[in-house]
This record gives sequence, structure tokens and C-alpha cells, in this order.
Amino acid sequence: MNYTAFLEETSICKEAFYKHALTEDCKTVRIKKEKTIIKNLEKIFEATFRICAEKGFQGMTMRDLSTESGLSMGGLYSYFSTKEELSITLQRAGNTFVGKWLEEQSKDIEDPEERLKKVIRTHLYLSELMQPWFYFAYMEAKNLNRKERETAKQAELYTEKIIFDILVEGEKRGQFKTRNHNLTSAVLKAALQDWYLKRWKYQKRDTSVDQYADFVIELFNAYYFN
Amino acid sequence: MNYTAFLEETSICKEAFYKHALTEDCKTVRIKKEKTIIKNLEKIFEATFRICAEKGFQGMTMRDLSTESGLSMGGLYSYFSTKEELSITLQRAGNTFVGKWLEEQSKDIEDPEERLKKVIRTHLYLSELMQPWFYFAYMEAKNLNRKERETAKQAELYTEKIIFDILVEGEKRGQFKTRNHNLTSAVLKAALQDWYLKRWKYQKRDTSVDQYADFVIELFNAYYFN
DNA sequence: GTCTATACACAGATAGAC
DNA sequence: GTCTATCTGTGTATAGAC
Repeated sequence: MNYTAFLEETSICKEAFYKHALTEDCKTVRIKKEKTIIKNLEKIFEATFRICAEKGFQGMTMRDLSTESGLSMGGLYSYFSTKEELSITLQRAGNTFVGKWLEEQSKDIEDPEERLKKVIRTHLYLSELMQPWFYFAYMEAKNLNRKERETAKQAELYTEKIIFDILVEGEKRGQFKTRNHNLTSAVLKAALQDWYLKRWKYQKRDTSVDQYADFVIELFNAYYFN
Repeated sequence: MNYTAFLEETSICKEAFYKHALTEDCKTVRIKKEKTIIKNLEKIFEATFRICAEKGFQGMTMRDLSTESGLSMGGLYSYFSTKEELSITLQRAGNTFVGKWLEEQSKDIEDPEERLKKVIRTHLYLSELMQPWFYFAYMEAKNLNRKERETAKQAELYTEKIIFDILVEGEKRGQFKTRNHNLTSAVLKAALQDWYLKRWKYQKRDTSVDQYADFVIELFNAYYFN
């Protein structure tokens, strides 16, 4: 599998994400027609990502968002009752969406080695496709209220747990070496995150997501085999 | 070397950092007596780190900072002429301080393998000692203006370059395998950063900085030797 | 050198026209 | 369903007393 294949084989598209966001998390929308909502949610989300990448969520004003999204101030507030709610919705929608996908993609692969590869690739490809959201979620998580921050941490641990379980299973079967699986999954996760956090760096060096995936797999293989 | 040994052997202490900040970067302080400045800079910096860890720099108000630092609003503004300047000073002071230290600690080690170990340990120990600053610098860099953001990126690349050069030298001497040194130094850097970015996770698992350092060294050794 | 009190701009949020 | 106009609280920054 490579990134191009991933794009073709998966039905993930932006619309699915907004639909998901709507049904799972946007309970307070005051608009009736679904088509209208999806269209405007897309405008709002994309604008938020663009602005926040530049000056952060706290630094973004509702006027900024109004200008960038093309909706009026009043219009914005028919989709969210407060600015904070917008942030929470974005976090939740992405977390549940990504979690669901990672699980679905890897659940039917039995062999730990193959499964680990699949998870690494899927995570990287997903973050490539939805980079603005991944970046936003990572950077703005600490500014949430206590409860939502806790949820975000759980989402972080959830991905790590998927990797951890594969390593444990691989060791049990005698395929992987005995290592500190806790630390390995933590550092592997960090490597996966670096891909969407330092995009400027990898772009400047013309590193493709497939090159990066191959490298990460090779690095951890060297540690877990031979 | 371990963390305890590092603490004893280095003369790094908080006062040195504030002195450094003052002489290198705080050009606009309106106060005369150095002793007073150091004392108050410490209060201001520490308070900033505490508040920003909770709600980010943009989310911190000058009233928050006044309360937390114990200085009055007017008092604060005799150390910085704007809020933005406080952020810039913090970024710069740390970046130059850390860069200077990393270089000084590793420059007299000839052997690439030993040198790499030294750099890994020094970076981790330094980030352990000054975690609040490292966290702040990473998280708030994107909210700087264009020029300062560029400087911050250069600081990130600088550390990576130190690692990169060691890998290249090691390969040249036939001690290390031929690998993609660019990607390796990038991922190694990401592993070093994870230590101060996810402190909550490692603390919960009772992972010590020495354990983490040993692990990182082992992981990359497995890739570069055998 | 540090404080209190205050200016004044701008933020988030809403009411009500269309 | 979306807009414009506006309210009100809070933010940064400063002037001037001590």
C-alpha cells in the first residue's frame, strides 16, 4: 500500500468528516437543512484551521473567522453558541473520526508485523489527508477546559494503546524481541506526530509521506527484529 | 553520566538563565539595579510558564500575569513595553541559552558514537531541568510574528544539524551504517522533544529521564549498528 | 521602582430587520 | 437562514501618585 492507493481505496472524503461532525457532535446547530449545514460547517472549519495555524485559537477573533469563512457574525452563531464550543466540536469530531478509522483499517489483519505496518501507514496517510485538523487538535488541546482536555489525552493514549497491543502480541508469538513496549509505542507515536507537526520541514526537503512511512517502519524493524 | 551527575557537574542554574536573558535579550528594561531585575524577571517568567501551560500565551491576560507574578500592572510594563515583547524575549533567551550549552558540552568529544550519546543525554537533561521553558517555546512559536517565527525554526534546525553532522561523520569513519541521516536526525529530534511535550504521560508511568535516555540511545543504536 | 486608577480599543455575543 | 447594528465586558497599556 502507498498513499495513492490509500486515497483510492478509502472512501474518506471531507464531506464524510463534516457529516460525522454534525451527527456526532454538533448538537446545537440552529439550522434545519442538512445540505446547508454541511456546506457552512466546511467553510467554518477550514477557515478556523487556516487562521489558527497562523495565530492560534485564542488569537483568532470571531471577526477574523467571519471574514475568512465568508459568513457574518450572526451567521456563525447559528452554528455554535460560543467560541469555545467551536473548539470542542472540532476536537471531538476529529478524535472519534480518526479512532474509528484506525481500528477499522487494522482489525482484520492477524499477523502482528503486518498489522503494525498497516497502523503506521494508515496513521501517516490519514494525517497527511487531514493535516490541518491533526495540527489544530494537537496544538489547541491544552487550551480546552479540564474535562475536554482529559478526553483529548485519552484519544492520544488510545492510538498508543493500539500500537502497544500489537507489540505485546508480537512478542508473545515470538516474532518480536522482548523490549520496553511502553516506551517504544510512545516514541513511535511521537514519530507519527512529527509528520504533521513539522510539515514545513518535510515539505522543504521534498520528503513524501511514503518515504517517511518506509523510514519509520525500517527504524522500528531494526529494533524489534534480527 | 546520569541526570544526578549532570546536575552536579553543570553550573547551570536558574539565575544564570535570567542573567543571560537580561544581557542578551532584554534591552528595554527601564529598571537600573540588576539584582532587582533578576528577581522580578524570575517572578514574571515563572508565572508566565505556569499560566501559559494552562491556557496559552494568547489566553493569558496581563491581569492574570500581574496576579500570578505578584507585580502590579504598571510594574510589569517597566520590564516589557508590550505583551508580545515578553513572548519574544522568552523565546530568544531560551534558544540562545540552550544552543550555547549543547555545543559547549559536546564539542570536545571526538568519537561520533560517544558524541551522539552525549548530545542525546544533554538535550534530555536540559529539557528536564528547564521543562516549562521548552514546552512554552515549542507551543507558542507559531503565534510569533513572521520574523521571530523564522528565528525559532532556525533554532529547531540547529539542534537537528548537530545530530545530522555526527551521523555523517560516523558514517564517514565507517562506524555507522549508511542510512538516511536527514530522516534519522529528524525523528531522533522528535523523540527528544516528546520528553518535554508529554511530561504528564511519562510522569504517570514513573519513567525517569535516565530510563528514557537509555531507551532512545538503544533504539537508534539498533538502527545504526549491529 | 512600584503602585492604583483609568483610558480606550476591541473582544464575544445578541436582537431584530430582511 | 443570514445579515447589520449594537451592547457590554474585558483586554492592553499608560499617567501620575507615592
